[in-house]
Amino acid sequence: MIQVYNTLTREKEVFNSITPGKINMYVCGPTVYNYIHIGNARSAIAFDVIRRYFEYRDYEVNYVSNFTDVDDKIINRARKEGVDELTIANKYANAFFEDTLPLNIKPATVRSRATEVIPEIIAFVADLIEKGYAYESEGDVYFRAKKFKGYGILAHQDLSEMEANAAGRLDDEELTRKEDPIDFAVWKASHASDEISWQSPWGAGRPGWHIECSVMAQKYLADTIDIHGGGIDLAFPHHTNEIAQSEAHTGEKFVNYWLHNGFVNVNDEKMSKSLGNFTTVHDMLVQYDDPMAIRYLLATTQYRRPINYSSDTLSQAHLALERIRTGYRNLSFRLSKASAGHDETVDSLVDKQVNVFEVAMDDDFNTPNALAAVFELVTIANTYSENELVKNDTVKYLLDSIEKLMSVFGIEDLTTNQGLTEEQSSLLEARVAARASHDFKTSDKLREELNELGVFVEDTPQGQRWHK
RNA sequence: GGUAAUAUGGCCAAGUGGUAAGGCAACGGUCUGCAAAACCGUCAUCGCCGGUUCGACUCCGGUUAUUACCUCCA
Repeated sequence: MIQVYNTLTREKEVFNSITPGKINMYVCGPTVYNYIHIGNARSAIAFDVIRRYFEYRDYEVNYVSNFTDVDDKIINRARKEGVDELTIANKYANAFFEDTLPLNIKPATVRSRATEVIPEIIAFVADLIEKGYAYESEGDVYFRAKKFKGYGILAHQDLSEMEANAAGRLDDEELTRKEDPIDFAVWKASHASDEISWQSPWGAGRPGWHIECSVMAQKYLADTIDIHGGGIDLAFPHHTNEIAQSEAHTGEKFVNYWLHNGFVNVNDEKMSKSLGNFTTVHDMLVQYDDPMAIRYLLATTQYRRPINYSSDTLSQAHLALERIRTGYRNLSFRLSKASAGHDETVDSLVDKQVNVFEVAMDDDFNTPNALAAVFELVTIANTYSENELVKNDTVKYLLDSIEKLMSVFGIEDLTTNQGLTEEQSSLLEARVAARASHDFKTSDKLREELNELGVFVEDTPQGQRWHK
């Protein structure tokens, strides 16, 4: 039984998918006007872990996400660089894939762009007008927020408050086009001839920000989907508006479970351009040579909690991950000479921790507790590694279990012991020979040489062990 | 102002009515030719003040601090 915290009800609820064994989830993707920042990565990783856990639990997950490839930020950036909007969008959409690859984020089942669903968006908007939920005004089309019963409940915002806030913020021109300050645009008229636009029944224009997600969720998933995710800041207005549009359009409940991830702070401050701590994944990957440590930090914090990103938290993540890798590697070393059979006592200790892991993850993806179970497995592995005699099946069972659980966090390839150069191999062999003849002076010297070549040697009762 | 969230050891971070998981760091020990790795051990009374209770970090009230959202934002 999996429980998830639903932002809509502000409670943990038992998760039941609409179709048994299958999950339809939609996660808001980035606006492709720049390299993704660490916050985008956190969101992508948080939902990647959630997806992976559902898959671990044998669900078939249909994971849809978007690229917002048309909006003001892209238009502005294109202007600034003197290129067209799609050049910008393409560049950063490609960068998204390049940056998420080393972080081992699974590709979405469907990754759609706003500009790929323009006809559907126009039809959706037309339907909203027909149903009386939206109106055209000087080429813009606005959604009548108040007409939708329950508007704002996702973010638990008070309607009159929102209205007052909105009225104070909007410029007069925009206010005159709207019937009500809290109405939001589902279609925006184009105001410049060199601006990207599509023909519509309301003239040349482009989609409003929120509409693409409503359209894609319906097109690629269903009228009612199981899970919708995104950063907590999207609860209002983005998701609030999606609910209004989608439910006005279909007459059905849009989403059963709303999941929102917490923010990433950088050096204990909110990340923002003005503070100069805007951290892109692109830069991080250049500066830091262990991308899995970045993933570890982002994946092992519970998804709703804030994360502080700093060189300190990152190096702690790296060290913690090293402990797991070392334990895994050390036990792997015993595999080749393990004897047949298995040790039931150890096997059952493993089973127990796997169960702890699952219980933790079942509880709204409590990754810190799940991780504690992995560390217990590592201790079991280390202790078992020290036995004079180890059994093949148990060694494998331990290794497989650690690997399987870590892959839920998206951390794979725990050993990086591949590819020795000829030089390295012969030095290793020479060292074995030196030790056999108790020539420690030579063996220590060889150890140092190997060290400088990036091969680290350790001596064990079972012989020389090395890693890179 | 409105709506929420958070405050646990040197750091990160679980727990949430019966005397505090896990990781990092530190210290002591074991093992080792040395080293490394590992293992064992040591290291907190949970922001503050009240209340409820046989018993509270855990519930209630108050208080302080920090943070987020309130139509750019993961």
